[in-house]
Amino acid sequence: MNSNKKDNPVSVLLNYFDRMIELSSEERELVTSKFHWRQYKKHQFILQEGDICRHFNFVLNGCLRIYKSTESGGIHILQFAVENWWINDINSFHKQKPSVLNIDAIEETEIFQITLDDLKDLYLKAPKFERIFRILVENAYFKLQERLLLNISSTAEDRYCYFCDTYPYLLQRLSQIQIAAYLGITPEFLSKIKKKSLLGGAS
Amino acid sequence: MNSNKKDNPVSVLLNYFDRMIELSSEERELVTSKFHWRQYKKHQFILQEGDICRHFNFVLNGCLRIYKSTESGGIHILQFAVENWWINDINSFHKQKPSVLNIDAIEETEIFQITLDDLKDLYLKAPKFERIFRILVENAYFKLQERLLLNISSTAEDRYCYFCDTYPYLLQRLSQIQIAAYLGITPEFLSKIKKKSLLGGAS
DNA sequence: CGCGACGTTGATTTGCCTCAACGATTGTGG
DNA sequence: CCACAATCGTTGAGGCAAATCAACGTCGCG
Repeated sequence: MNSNKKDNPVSVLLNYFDRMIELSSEERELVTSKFHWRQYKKHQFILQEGDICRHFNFVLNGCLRIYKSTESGGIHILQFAVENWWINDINSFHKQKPSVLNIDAIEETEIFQITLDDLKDLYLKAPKFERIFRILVENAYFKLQERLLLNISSTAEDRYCYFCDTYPYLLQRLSQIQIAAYLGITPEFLSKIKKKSLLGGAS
Repeated sequence: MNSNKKDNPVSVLLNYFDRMIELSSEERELVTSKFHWRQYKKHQFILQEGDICRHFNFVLNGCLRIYKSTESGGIHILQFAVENWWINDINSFHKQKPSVLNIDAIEETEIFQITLDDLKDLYLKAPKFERIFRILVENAYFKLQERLLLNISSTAEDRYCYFCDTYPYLLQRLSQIQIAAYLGITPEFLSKIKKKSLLGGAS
């Protein structure tokens, strides 16, 4: 239909689903009609604490983060989302009640989003998506479980190394402050870790 | 069929599902045929690391735990499961590959379990269960997210207090060693925390 | 140019671990 | 039923990981 963007970006989303479970043309049509394209500028909020999370978001390009802010002015980052990642406050979204989390854009970011009503309708008209989203949440659950284990059992240095190994493509895009807030340490200490592992790594 | 146990225990499971989404009699029949009752003695393993997680488990009574053991002989507990809780290694189960986690019984425990093949068949014959299990995983994801935030942002004392508030019924059933391994601290330090909060709590 | 955000470094403090010793409780075999 | 071992919870001394606070150099940007 109105594909007057450089490329038609919905094809990215369709291909994403197709790689999980092949879609029929009706289902592709449904996705195209239910998901809406939107762009956010750097530092712009997608969700602010106290508001209800109205959308499930799929990132086309750019980078978002979801975090909780503390009384003392700090933040703790739950997740970054770059190309082909999903991000939302799952609890606020499904219960449609105020969120305690924030989502904002670290870079200029394009996303596709769907509302809860549209998602429910999608589930009804194409039950295949129940399965798709179940699998998505299962994968997210497994990742979160790994991260919790790491946080319980390892030092900050181990966690940093794991982060570097697992998300090398994020390293260059994020400031040290962001990474520290994700790892659960202070930027100062992260700086000391980096220095130490450089000394140890090179001969 | 052979319901020569005190009560027919499958009704507990049926009621559990019914409370989420009402089941038809065919669906109840399916559940009854697919889930199998089993009992484990204290200290018995349901899943041992290196093995493939073959079942999704629903606890009728008793108490299980899932944990990872460390090189140094310690363990880190991911989750306890008492009455009406689910427990399995979601990753090993769905990919049918060896697990790095252990599940064992802290008390004598009765469960219902279903294999992956039976669960897939259940999804096919009653797609409603795709939704049910999606919702289950979503809820588990949300809880895990809260716990991760707590671990990143709070002291051991705060985490202990949160645990007491959230799972008061577990406090009496678990040894301090179990609770410490869940909180990610040593039993010694937990002892010191308890002492401190007693002193602070009373006048 | 000057300001503000970012990264680094050092001194000090705090949270939690390690190790060791000691009662209390549990359980088990004689 | 008792004796013994094993496990559990407590307490203290000492050490390490990471936070806090403060100062400073760098860089991008208005």
